[in-house]
Amino acid sequence: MKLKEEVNTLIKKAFANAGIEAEPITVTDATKPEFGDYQFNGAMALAKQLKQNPRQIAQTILDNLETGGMIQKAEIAGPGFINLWLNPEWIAASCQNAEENERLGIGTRSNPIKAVVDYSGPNMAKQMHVGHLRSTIIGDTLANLLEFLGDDVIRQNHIGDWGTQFGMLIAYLEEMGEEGNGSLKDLEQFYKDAKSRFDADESFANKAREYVVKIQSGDAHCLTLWKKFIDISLGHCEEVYEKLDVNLSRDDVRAESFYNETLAKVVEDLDKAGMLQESDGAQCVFLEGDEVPVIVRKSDGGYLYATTDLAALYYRANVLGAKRISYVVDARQSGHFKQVFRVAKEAGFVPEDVKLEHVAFGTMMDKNGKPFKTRDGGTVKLIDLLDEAVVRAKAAITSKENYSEEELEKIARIVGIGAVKYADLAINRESNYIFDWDKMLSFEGNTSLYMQYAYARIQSIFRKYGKDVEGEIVIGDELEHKLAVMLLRFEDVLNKAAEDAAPNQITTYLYELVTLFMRFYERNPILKEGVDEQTRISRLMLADLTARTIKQGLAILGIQVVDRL
RNA sequence: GCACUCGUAGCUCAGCUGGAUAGAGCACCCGCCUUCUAAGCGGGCGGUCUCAGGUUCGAAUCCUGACGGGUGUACCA
Repeated sequence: MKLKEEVNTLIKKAFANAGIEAEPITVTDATKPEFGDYQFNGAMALAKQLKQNPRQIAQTILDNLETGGMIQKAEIAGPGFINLWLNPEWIAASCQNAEENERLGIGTRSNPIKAVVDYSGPNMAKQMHVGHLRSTIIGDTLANLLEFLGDDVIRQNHIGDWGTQFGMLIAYLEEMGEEGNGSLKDLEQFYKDAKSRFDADESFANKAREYVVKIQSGDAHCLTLWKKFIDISLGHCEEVYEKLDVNLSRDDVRAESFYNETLAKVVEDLDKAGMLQESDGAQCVFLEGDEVPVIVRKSDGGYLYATTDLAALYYRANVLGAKRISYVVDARQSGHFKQVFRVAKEAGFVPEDVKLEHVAFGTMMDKNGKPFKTRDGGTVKLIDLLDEAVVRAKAAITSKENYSEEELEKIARIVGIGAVKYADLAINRESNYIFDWDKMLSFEGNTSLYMQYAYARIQSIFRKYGKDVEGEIVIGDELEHKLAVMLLRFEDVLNKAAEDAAPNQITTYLYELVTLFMRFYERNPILKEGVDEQTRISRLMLADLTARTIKQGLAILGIQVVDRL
């Protein structure tokens, strides 16, 4: 339910009834329990405009407020705040409705759009490393989120499969023959071996250069080798996606090479639009106010990634028909995207009404605040990091319960991978973040384990209860009131998170929800003796709604839950 | 040099479409298990929100400047 919107509607009506012309500012969540559930702070702002005392304006708004069963109490406080308390019966009915609804009462957009989310984007010449983690999971979350809200989401994995390095790699692959398949298991090593071969042997180097040209001109033999190489490399990525539980498949791949044929046209169209200038032999677009131009064709005739990105933008806006195109890419490329977006709009490659956004994120750091590396300074392979997460998770949970080996493996995987993802998603994506195993796999604070633990506890209650729950939700005390309102806020949070492309808004919400639930759980017994049936049923239903909200929230983050922990 | 970005408790971070006494977790101290999972809950300690101005009835939040960290800055992606 769009709770805030419903409250806002009442305020808007009050404005209309009172004959106040201004558009009211939106209500905000109450900052303190004693201020109710929502507060409206717009009276103060209007005071000057209307030349009236703010409290008087607040009173006028109150006099015209139709509470409609939704608001129980509205009070003026301080200089002119209006504090609003939701009616417990209305809350109960709304929760009841959510509980009986598959989607927890959350609607799908009335105006869904096509949304392209570009994320992950690994380089085929190398193994995926920790640097790819954030793009992959933030992008996946954004895609899941928009999809859940009803948009038509098109996932795009813009893999790097084109460029001079592939000449060297396929020449080496050819030389290795059958053996090559095996040595490709470690792409990092394969790349190094190929490179040293390239540096040591002039004839090999020449062949490598020749192969670059041959791939680009469509030579069948070289293309076969290249395809084989890409296929194996992509297989490595899929292994990572599988472990990470990310919704990316081969169908989502639109590689750099996919745009190869259209690059010349991009330059041509820019020329036609009169935006092209030659500078030092390169074809450039000079944007007003920018020091550096966007180079779309090198002096040697080659194209650059700005050209590919322009081609991709054209394809996404015009062929795919996207109205929102989100690039989940490292913050260091913000300058690049700012320029490319401008060029695309000015050249008319992308219609004015299409929203282009760079969903930028910071760098992953180690405990000392330095970029995250292995002990010898190399990059940390993503697959190794994920495997370690599972091993650590296993060690952390083994001591608690007697699981079967199979169960242990399954839970460790869900818990370990979930911890890695959650720790990343819980941070405001713009800032750099410190990677810390101990913190990540702790059960305390804002971690995935805390949510999963709460979920498991609720499942445990239902196992003990053993019957179907049917009845009515009744809001008993202040804690249940807070919990219920929090549950109803879920849709607002998802919508805001989608608008801002900010997964951490979801984690913050889940953490607050679970904290409230834990308090509720401590204080309001459910199955214990002395709880009357009506109260028990109501509390069970609130617990169930909480569990389902946790499950849904985590699912959007790409994290699973377990029934027992 | 120029541009972007960040600076909140000892540490890791929320809060930033301006609102009432700035919030969590960790760490440290004190309480709570014979009944729903104590991987939990309650309480305490801890802040001139980097600094200086400005706008405003009201600023951690907006603007300007300084200082400090990070990043980018024409033929790599």
